[in-house]
Amino acid sequence: MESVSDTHEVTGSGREQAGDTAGTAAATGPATKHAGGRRPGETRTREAILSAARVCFAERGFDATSLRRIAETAGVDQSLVHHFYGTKESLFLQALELPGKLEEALTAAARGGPDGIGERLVRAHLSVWDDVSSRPALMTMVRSAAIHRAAAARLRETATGILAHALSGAITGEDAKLRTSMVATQLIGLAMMRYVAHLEPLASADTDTVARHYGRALQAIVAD
Amino acid sequence: MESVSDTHEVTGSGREQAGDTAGTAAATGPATKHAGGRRPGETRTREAILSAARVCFAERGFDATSLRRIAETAGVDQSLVHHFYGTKESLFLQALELPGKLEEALTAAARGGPDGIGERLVRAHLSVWDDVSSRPALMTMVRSAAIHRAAAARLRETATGILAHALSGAITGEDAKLRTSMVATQLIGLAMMRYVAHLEPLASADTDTVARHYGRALQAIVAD
DNA sequence: GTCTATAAATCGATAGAC
DNA sequence: GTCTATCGATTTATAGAC
Repeated sequence: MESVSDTHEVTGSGREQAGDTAGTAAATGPATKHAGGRRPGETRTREAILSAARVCFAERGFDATSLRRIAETAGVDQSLVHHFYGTKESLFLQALELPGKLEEALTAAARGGPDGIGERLVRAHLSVWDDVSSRPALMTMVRSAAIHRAAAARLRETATGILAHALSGAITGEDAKLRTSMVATQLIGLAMMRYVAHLEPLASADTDTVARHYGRALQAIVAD
Repeated sequence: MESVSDTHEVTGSGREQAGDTAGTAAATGPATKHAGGRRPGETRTREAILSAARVCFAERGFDATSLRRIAETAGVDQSLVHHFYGTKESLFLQALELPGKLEEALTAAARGGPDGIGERLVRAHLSVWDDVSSRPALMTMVRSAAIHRAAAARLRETATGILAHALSGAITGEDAKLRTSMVATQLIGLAMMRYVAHLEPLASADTDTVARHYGRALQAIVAD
């Protein structure tokens, strides 16, 4: 209870991926004949649970999200959550898996020379966060990183891994690693305050304005 | 369970403030005579509980902290927590109360003209976080802000209130409020990654190095 | 003020029928 | 694969003795 629920911002993403399976528990009727290959129902239900888990964890964090709630969101029975994913911890770890979009976007933004790289990085980061298909996993990671060990570790890996790779050409020098971690700090801090804490007027400012101003801050560290 | 426990960083603060009361539940023996004024035991126990609550909430967040654990840390009975503070939520809200040091430090740092104000702000912020007497409340706020409504609201109030006041003279122009919220974002993001997520090498870098580099990023936004 | 005892609800996880 | 039923543990909160 008393969680930071953002009613509209993750709307649909889970249910949409779940498809029809979300509505009825038994989506696979006896009418479906099949000869070998994918067995009916299995994949849909499994994915529906994972999508629902991402949405629930993103909204309320690890502790406040019950498996019963995830099952209800997915439209399946609670025991199926255990059947497919074992423990709550195991399900959470899979819910933390990030779509590749973040790495793609940041790597692409890092190309193109040092001029304006700060603004490009901010713009790329915001575009991934504004994508409803990738937001739940990102939100889950950032929200839970403050409390949950595995989420914090995943956040560190993401920050150092993705950004170190993307900025390997742009940031050089003896303190390259330190400055890279500072760039990661700025991007994660931005997402935290804009999308999680909803700090105004930052949260409501349009993408261009944020990228222009905040990009100058990143630029100051990249081109030190 | 599975919380991000930082075994050494909040050590003592709670118990030290609790004093002798922490060791024995009944610190007030019948030996203490008194005529009017403060009744024995009451204040000590009350403060011991609040200090213990700050430490526990800072370590594990709201959900994962049980009232039993707080009582145990304070060395008192669990029912006393309810007796003094009512609900868990009420105790949490009081644990979120920040010491005035943050506002003092940031306001002082904002004085002295625009030159080097970014570095001074970072240095002031880090000095308050490195102070063991003020860290538990700050940690509680930042850690819980990701999940807990009231903590997020408190974080917003702190960010806009303290920084808007401190930077009222330094940041001018039409988008002053937006840039002020961006400075707040940078400082909170820095604390989050350095003290909560322990992102390396940022977490282990010495204060001067962080202030010098990261200060340039704040400077880019203050002096836009 | 302090303690014991317990109510009432919710949680993760399991067993077993179909 | 899916469901019902439930165990055992833990939680917040309260009631009442001293």
